Amino acid sequence: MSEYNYQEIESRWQKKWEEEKLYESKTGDKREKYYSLMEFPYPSGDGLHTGHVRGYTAMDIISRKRRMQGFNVMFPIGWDAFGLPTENYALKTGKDPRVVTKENTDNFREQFKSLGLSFDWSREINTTDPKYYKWTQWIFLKFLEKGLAYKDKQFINWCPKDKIGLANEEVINGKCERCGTTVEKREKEQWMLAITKYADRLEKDLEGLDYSERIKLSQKNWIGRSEGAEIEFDLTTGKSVKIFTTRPDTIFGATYLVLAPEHPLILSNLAIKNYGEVEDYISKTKNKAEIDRVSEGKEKTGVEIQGFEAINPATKEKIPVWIADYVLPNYGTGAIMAVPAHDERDFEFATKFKLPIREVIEPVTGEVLPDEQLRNSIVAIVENPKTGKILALDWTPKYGGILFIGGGLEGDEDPVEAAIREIKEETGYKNLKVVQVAGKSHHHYFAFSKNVARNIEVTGVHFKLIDEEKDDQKLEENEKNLFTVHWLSKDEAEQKVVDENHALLFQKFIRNKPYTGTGILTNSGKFDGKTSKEVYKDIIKFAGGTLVTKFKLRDWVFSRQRYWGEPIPVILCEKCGVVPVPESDLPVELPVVEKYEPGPDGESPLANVETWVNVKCPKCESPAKRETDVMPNWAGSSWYFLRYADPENDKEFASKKALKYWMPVDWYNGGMEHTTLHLLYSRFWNKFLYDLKLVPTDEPYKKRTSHGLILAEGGEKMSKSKGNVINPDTIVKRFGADTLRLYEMFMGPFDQAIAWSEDALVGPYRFIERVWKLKDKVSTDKVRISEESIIHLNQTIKKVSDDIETMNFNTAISTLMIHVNSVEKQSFISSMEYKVILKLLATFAPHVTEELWSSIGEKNSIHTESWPEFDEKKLEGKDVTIVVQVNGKTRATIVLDKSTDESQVKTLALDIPEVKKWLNGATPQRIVVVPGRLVNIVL
RNA sequence: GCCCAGGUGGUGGAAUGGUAUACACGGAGGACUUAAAAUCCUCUGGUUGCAAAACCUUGUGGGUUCGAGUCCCACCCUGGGCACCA
Repeated sequence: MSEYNYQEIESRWQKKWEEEKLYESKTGDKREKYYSLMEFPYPSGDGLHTGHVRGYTAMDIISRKRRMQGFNVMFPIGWDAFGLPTENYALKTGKDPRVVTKENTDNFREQFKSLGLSFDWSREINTTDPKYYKWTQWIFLKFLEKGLAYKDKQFINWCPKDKIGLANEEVINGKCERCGTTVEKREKEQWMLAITKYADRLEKDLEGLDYSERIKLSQKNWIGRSEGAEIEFDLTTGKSVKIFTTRPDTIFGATYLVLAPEHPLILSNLAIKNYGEVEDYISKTKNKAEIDRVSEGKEKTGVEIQGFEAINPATKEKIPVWIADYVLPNYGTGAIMAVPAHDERDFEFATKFKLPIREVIEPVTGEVLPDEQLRNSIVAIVENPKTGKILALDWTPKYGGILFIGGGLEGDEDPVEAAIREIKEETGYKNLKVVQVAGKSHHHYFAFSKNVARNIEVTGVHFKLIDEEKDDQKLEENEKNLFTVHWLSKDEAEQKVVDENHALLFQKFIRNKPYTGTGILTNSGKFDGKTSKEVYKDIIKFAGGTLVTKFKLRDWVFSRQRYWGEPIPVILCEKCGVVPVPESDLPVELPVVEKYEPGPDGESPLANVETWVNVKCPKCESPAKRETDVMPNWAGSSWYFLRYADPENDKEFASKKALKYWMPVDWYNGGMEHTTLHLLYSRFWNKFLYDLKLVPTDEPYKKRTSHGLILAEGGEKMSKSKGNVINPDTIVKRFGADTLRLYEMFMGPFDQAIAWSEDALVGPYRFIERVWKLKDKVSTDKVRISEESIIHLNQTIKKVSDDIETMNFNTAISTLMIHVNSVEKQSFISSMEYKVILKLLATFAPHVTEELWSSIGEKNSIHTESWPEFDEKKLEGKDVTIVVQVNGKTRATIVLDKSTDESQVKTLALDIPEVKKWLNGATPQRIVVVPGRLVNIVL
């Protein structure tokens, strides 16, 4: 038979498929629809790299399988072509971004086609095409109409190099995501989109979606819901400040208030006596770049406001008011009540500025048990100042763990006395100095030694040894030999001590950390003795506050002072203000310009195009100016999945009928890096359009998966600057697209990052060649297939089918390899079986399987054939291999009929010579039989 | 600091609580060849042993279980995300 000439085969079939429009989808077709989607690429000048291939191949496999399963599959592709790299390239070379984009997309298209991806090219879209961005602008006008797009002067992240405002999402560790320059703060009028209005739904609706837990979690964290209360604190000036807290139960411990430096109350407030000092601090904060705030190691700074105080609504006490930059202006209300006893940041601040710390929560550990006995007891943590070590008792042999010194109070004994007594009795040390006595804490536990449930009230005492002088232990008879005395280093003590309550006291005394958990209230008036949970709502009411929900998510900065983006379709008129461009005038096309440099004050290059900027106001006809800001490059991708349904429509962004047929996307795959940005933005746009009854589903994507990164050979990220980028073209040339596809799916788990390996490519190549050669063994005669082969084939079909669904492509391929390995050993193979192998492989390696399919005389494309079915009844043979273990170690295996009953299995197992040898005449204590699997003989 | 994912041969990696190391790469030996490449066959976790065989082994230490890579607890390391969010 001929040689496997992949180059000739691949280009021939690619041409044929295109001519026959094999992969085009029809809107409204009677078959069930399936919409599979992979994130469309940014067509950079570097072309496709091997990382792209992974995700596209995966969705191609899913799409091909669905087609074979009889679905009307839409697997579209397009270009997310607005963005900085192209603009920066234009800036450097003076080339028109349109021309650059055309070149790049042409290149990408050729590369995609050479990979044999089954895209429906008739639906190709491009976000930079005016016919496309007309609708991006149209949707923006809808946001404007509904009040969700607004202009706001505010501090934005400003990249001084790119001269561009950045969204929070584009700032990485205080640096510009694109160029790495340290980001500054700058006040600027910006267009905003009110995504926060949808925060609640964006979080709650994740519930019903088939997204991986990892994706859901990062979306949830990004949205950052937190339930709490807003409480008004009156000021001695007669005004008041609203604060946000998640811990209203600690309000009696609020010993001061902190406002963000940007808080409106501060602005030219005449009641502030030290205004100069305050103003100084504010301007320092403003000039601090984000990165400095972080790199300063969170060292707390702040200024106390002189001239007025606040009144704690719970205690009615006057408390000081501070400003400090550890309170953020744009979260909650920009003001907090500080409870230093129960919040780490407040504690740090209060310690530094010597502010009062009042404990109002007593820790509770363990779980409340029935029939508890109440006892008072102490825990003593003894530190040797000479060695820095901590005294501990090892109770491991009897009660399994290490504890500090502890014990019950006798009668109405004083806790400190009791602690000293316990230390003397248990260790003999006698010269002790009390450092600190902790408030009460509560511990519920079951005392196995006494067989009772206990609720103990613990008083912790922190001691330092004055000297190491000691007497003998004074233990009662029944206490002897139960424990040993040790001096542990602080780190050892922290790791080894088993009791939660002891651990908390360690944190308090030794690590100097406040208790931030919930518990039982104290120093809290009528709420004393109740739990945090019980009082939560009542205490809010008592303090005159209200329950609220806050989110970390901020509104989306939607302006870019750039050229290569969708112009924001509004006109600014001195008389009428912001006037939307009339729908009939859309799209507002980007004018052709000579220069792409932004203006000196960071305006968009569009500001320089006078003929374009100066227009008449659509409302009053007086001279007006166009908005020169453009949209961020997240705009076009926020709705592109809708356009695929009806890409040529010039009356609507997509017809209702087409949307109703295709939406939602059944399976959406993309990069993990897009889970917090693009995924959230596009869900937001879809929900907004759903509320306007313009799209049929509340959520755009039914299922979302993410692929892992492909790293360079050394395990580093591929990047142009490191020169370690692998271009798929060279691989396609050397091994063929089928090998590349197979290799990328085989290399490792799909959702994990994995390093590229040139050497490993030959494996999949050899495999394809073996399948190629296998054709010579195909017999057209009626071949009798052994029962065993039938079972193996059925197992293979099931495993490959299942693994594709779970994206375990690597094991799907190894299953196919195993099957081919076994079939190869036969002297011939039935054409039925060969066809099944080809069909299973067709999703991974579409060209070679198509070639082999036609060479065995099939007329239709393999890709329109039906997916192989397996027979549920033929997944197992009638014999099973039983593992025989002695004491859990495998000593033999026996092959038995599946129907062999348990007692017979036992007898047969005991009869194996190998087993007899290990039994050595002894009688088994127990024999565990797992039907169909194993026998474990326990001696 | 917090959250998430992961740690298995020389390498990439398999393994519903039930024969750990499937599949592939690499390596060794052999066949074919004048030779090489390609291909095919055999072997390939470690230690001890002439062998038969035995013992050890899934980051570390404990635990649950007849049985743990898998479950529980603590710790160490790597990668990713967030970073004063009250």
